[in-house]
Amino acid sequence: MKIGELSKRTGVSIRMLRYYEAEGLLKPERTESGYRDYDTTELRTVERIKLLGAGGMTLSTILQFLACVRGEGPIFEPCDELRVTLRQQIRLVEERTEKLAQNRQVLTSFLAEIGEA
Amino acid sequence: MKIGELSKRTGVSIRMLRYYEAEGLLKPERTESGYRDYDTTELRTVERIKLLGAGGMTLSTILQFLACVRGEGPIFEPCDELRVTLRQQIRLVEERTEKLAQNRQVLTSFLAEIGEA
DNA sequence: TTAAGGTCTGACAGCGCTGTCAGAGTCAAG
DNA sequence: CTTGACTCTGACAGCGCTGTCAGACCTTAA
Repeated sequence: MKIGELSKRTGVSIRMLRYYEAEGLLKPERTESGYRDYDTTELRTVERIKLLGAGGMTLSTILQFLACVRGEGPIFEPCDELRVTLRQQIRLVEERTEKLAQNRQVLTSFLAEIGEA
Repeated sequence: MKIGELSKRTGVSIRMLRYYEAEGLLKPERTESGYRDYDTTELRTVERIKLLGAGGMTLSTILQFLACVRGEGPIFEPCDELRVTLRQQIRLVEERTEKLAQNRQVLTSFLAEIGEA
């Protein structure tokens, strides 16, 4: 399928689909005239990228275990690399959460200090 | 005092002090030769900016109620604007926290799915 | 054949800082 | 006076996307 269709089917903008490619996450075939021609399996790859992205992962992070993401199986192949990355990512998210908690603390202190009014 | 001293005293890099000025947060005097000359009260202003920044606020957000921040009093003058902004900022932080919680959820689900191993 | 709509590449912009580098003037101590 | 430390301005870079625009080609249906 062409990029427009993939975009509509996945909800990912054409711009981003091309960006995924630039980042090495997708490698669609090309028609004689140069149009990107996506295999239907890429549909799932894109969905997975979306999901991982929803987990706050960077495309370059996702790229690290792309092999797992591109797996043909119904679910990712067992992939230690993926497990490691997932745990790191969870740590990262937890750190950010902690920082936000601190931010909140600072802000509420301020608010209390000047009088809730 | 000159910028180097203010930087050492506050721990804010020279680069950032100049940036604060560019953003309208500081307006130091200038010596004849063009050197920035900070009043000692700016010391406190910078500290407050640091603190608000630690709350996750953007400099442009801080700028909105700069008058309160620059106040001479031992603590901010009563300032409705500030209260409003603080509440908005707290909301923003909470939203980000929620999003991170979702991120974490997505990631842990993935991890469980491929087997904790 | 023509026109509309899809696609291509490449590049600029913006978010909010933050470091760094260049080229030049200034200041203070020896 | 010389030298080293400090300051000045302006600009480029990077993070990680994401939109948009330009100029040009392709495709498809009327």
